[in-house]
Amino acid sequence: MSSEPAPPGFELPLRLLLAFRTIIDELHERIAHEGHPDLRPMHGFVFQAIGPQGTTAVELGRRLGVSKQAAGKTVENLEQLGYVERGSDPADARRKVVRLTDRGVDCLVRSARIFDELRAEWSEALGEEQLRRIEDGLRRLAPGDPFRLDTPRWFGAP
Amino acid sequence: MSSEPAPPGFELPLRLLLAFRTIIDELHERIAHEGHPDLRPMHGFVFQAIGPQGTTAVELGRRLGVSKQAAGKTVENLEQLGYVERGSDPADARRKVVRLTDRGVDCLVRSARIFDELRAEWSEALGEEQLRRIEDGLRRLAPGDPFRLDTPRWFGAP
DNA sequence: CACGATAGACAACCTCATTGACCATATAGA
DNA sequence: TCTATATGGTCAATGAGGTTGTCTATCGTG
Repeated sequence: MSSEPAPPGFELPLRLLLAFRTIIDELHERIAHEGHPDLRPMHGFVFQAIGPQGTTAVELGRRLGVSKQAAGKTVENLEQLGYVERGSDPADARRKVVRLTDRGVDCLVRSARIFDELRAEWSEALGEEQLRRIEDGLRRLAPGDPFRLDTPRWFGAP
Repeated sequence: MSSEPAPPGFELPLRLLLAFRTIIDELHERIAHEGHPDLRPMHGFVFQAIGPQGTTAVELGRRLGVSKQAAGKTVENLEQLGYVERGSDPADARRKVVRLTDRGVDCLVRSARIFDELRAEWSEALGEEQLRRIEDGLRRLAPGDPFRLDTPRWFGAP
């Protein structure tokens, strides 16, 4: 039993969101200084969802939890920015495989490294044990595949 | 020192977001069953930002981190849904004070209670001590006023 | 070979934010 | 007191990003 009164329940979700944003904003800022200034927060997740092997717009939409059209538009944007390229699949003429370009891979590698650096900084600030407790707790309370990217829709949907 | 290898750095932000969504979705579902089915996730935060005393559109926009026009539109929507009402300020003819209606207050009270219930459930699942450690950690790592609601903009902005 | 399922593209629309311009009012300074 | 500036609110235009609906091309199976 703790002697202090429990904080109001609404603080926890706000802190969760704020912590998420803090990490993402920091990532965004650092990667902008490493040659990717036109990258947007969600793009990193899209790169992770595309993966090194490439995928298709439909499959990408499924992974991200959005429609295939929305995924297609995102791919189009990333193609214009030079992060992905589209090729045809010789085994299936319908599929157009989306692959990361060298620039896209560079970005993926850098973002993975920066995420690790950020985690290391948090570990230093909190202690590794404490940070693991947080991660374990979140894993228990919010299990499942965290790779759904439909947050914008979820946030604004009717 | 932990013997297990540290998880990849990108897991933590994803878990933070997923946990946030888990709480908000659950709140949304419960409050829909208590007579507020047309409420949207962000509205609860808007009510918190309006507060029992009322505020203005400009001030609301500042608190939420969005433009005054966006805040005004949100107020307009909530007014149509019957959650807020706009009155004039006798001391300043420019201001139009936004206040929660009875229905809005009901919603605010219920959402506060449900947030507390959800926190209690998490406390039971994790142990109060553990939950407090998470809250303390998040407070230290993501300090400041958590009441910025510009996530949609942040998520999609150029 | 025909039929259903799948991949992709195009169009129309919605929601929610933005910026810019404009008017009304309050406040401070000459 | 009168004027200049700041502030609150509204309207209009725009843009990003998502959705549904429809259409065509291709694959796989009975």
